[in-house]
Amino acid sequence: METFQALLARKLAEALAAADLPPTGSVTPATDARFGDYQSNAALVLAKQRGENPAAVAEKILAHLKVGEWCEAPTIAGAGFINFTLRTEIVAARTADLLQDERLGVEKVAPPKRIVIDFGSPNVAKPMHVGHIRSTVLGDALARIASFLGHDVVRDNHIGDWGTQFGMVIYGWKNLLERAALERDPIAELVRIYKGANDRATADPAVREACRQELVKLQAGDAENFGIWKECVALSLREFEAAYKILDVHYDIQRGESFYNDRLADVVERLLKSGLAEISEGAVCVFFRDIPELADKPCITRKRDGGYNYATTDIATVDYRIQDLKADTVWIVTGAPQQLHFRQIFEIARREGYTADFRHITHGSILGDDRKLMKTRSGDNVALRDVLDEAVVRARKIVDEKNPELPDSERGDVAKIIGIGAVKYADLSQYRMTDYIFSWDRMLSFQGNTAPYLQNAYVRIRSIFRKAGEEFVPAKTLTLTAPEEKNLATRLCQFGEVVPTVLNDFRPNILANYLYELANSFHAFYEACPVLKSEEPSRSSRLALCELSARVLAKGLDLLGIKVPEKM
RNA sequence: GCGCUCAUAGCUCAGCCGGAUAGAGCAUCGGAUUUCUAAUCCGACGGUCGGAGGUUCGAGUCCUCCUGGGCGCGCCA
Repeated sequence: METFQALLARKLAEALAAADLPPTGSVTPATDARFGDYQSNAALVLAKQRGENPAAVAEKILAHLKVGEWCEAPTIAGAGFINFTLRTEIVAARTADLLQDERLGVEKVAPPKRIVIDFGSPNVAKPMHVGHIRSTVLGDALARIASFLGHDVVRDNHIGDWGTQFGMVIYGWKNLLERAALERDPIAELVRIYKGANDRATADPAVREACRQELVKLQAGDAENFGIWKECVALSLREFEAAYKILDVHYDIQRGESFYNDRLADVVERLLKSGLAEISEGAVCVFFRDIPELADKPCITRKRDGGYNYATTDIATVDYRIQDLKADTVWIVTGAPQQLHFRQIFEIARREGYTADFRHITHGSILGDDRKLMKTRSGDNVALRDVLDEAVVRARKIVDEKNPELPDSERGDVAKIIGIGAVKYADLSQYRMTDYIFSWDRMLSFQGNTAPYLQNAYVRIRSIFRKAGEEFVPAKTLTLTAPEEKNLATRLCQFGEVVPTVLNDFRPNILANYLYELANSFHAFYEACPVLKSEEPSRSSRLALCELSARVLAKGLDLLGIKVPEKM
């Protein structure tokens, strides 16, 4: 189903061709209701190119513009904008069509791409903390959206399951482990023995050496150490799964760093052989002498001691994703600090001849009230589990207070949907690069751009249908009389325009903002237009608007990984 | 030192490819409810878009410089 925006852009292009003008300019939603529904700057752009009067160019375009079927007569305004106002009957007809459309007006992309999305990437033997929310939630939302648009998406959890920290963990396991504690709370115990080993190593060089030896043994394939490592990984995976279940996040594959271990030597040999890498101060390095910003920042792919580091792993990961997974494009969702690293990795990939589209999708941090990285009072990372638990507890309190009639059995589920939704939405509704300040009160508020506000719009609609009782048969034709009705209907028609734009710059907040405006339009409609008590044909028409609003809200939130309750 | 990134209302944030008089929410003040969830809606107040130049018919958006914050820069990941 062609969106109004696409249709008007096509009509504009036809008019330009007919007027013997080059195809240019764009059609965008109007910046203000005064200007109608859509606007085009084509005349301005052309006037600039040709040194002509914008208004005159606009007149010329208008003379060839054939949109009478769809719009009121286009007008020229301001510096030379062409304004389009959709005919109400057209909006009504499209709204009715959307009710028959499972995709709610969102067209699939052609051709689809195979996209490997790398997000989340927690570390083994460490607890997941607030810092993991952004990458996980953002990556999941992008995966959902790309998938819905028809792309072939592979969600890959690049788990940090290999590295020097295992020297400490294994030493701690052998010398400090308490089995009972491990069974009670595995990750807490792993953290405890890691810290214990680290403290000892700091104080005693002999322990530091012992830790190093444990690491060497692990890397050499020592059976005992390998067994301990495997158990740590298994314990951590169980912990991750629990978090993913609560967050409703799913992965297609989990290729941890260790997956690439046996490919690292070949990677380095290949880089040396091709001349991309050279030996410098005993280490194998790739230099970027022709790129000014990177000229003094080499990438080390093998340390002087023969060990490999994460750059090597990531180069091997590129190989795997392109050659084995056949990715057309790879999206890596991590915090901004890793920008330099991935710039280097992508540059190496390019030099090796890979033509795939590599994107490093960065995001900012979650801050506390003090505008510094969110930490506990004692300075530790805030555990993800604690955040999620508290979200549900707080949501439960609100539900208890606001809706005491709700059966006790339902409140727990509703609290989960609201609490987890609030945490996710707080993240996704903001531009991903912004460092944002974590605030329970704001994210759980029913006012403003929050998950509960959107969920409430959906719940109000469900309430209407429960009260209506009868089975809903969508109206074949809608009658949009009140301005709130047309406004709501027009917005509903824009869902298909908004969803694809999210991927232009990987900004789920564009979708979030749209949903917020949609919910706001719905609430305004709800206030102004009684549904069940109105006369036909308004009644069926308004029920249809309600139904479509509910579907778009639910689908839009689903694309963000957020659920909606039936009551709240 | 080099690089990345951010700076918009008292506070928290939008503002994708440059477009018309820069928008929300909170807070403050004022309205709306015999009515489908008032968990809402409508309105008022509030801005040298960090600063200075530049490109452009047009700059919060692009370029240069400066200031301030965050982060990163050969053997951690």
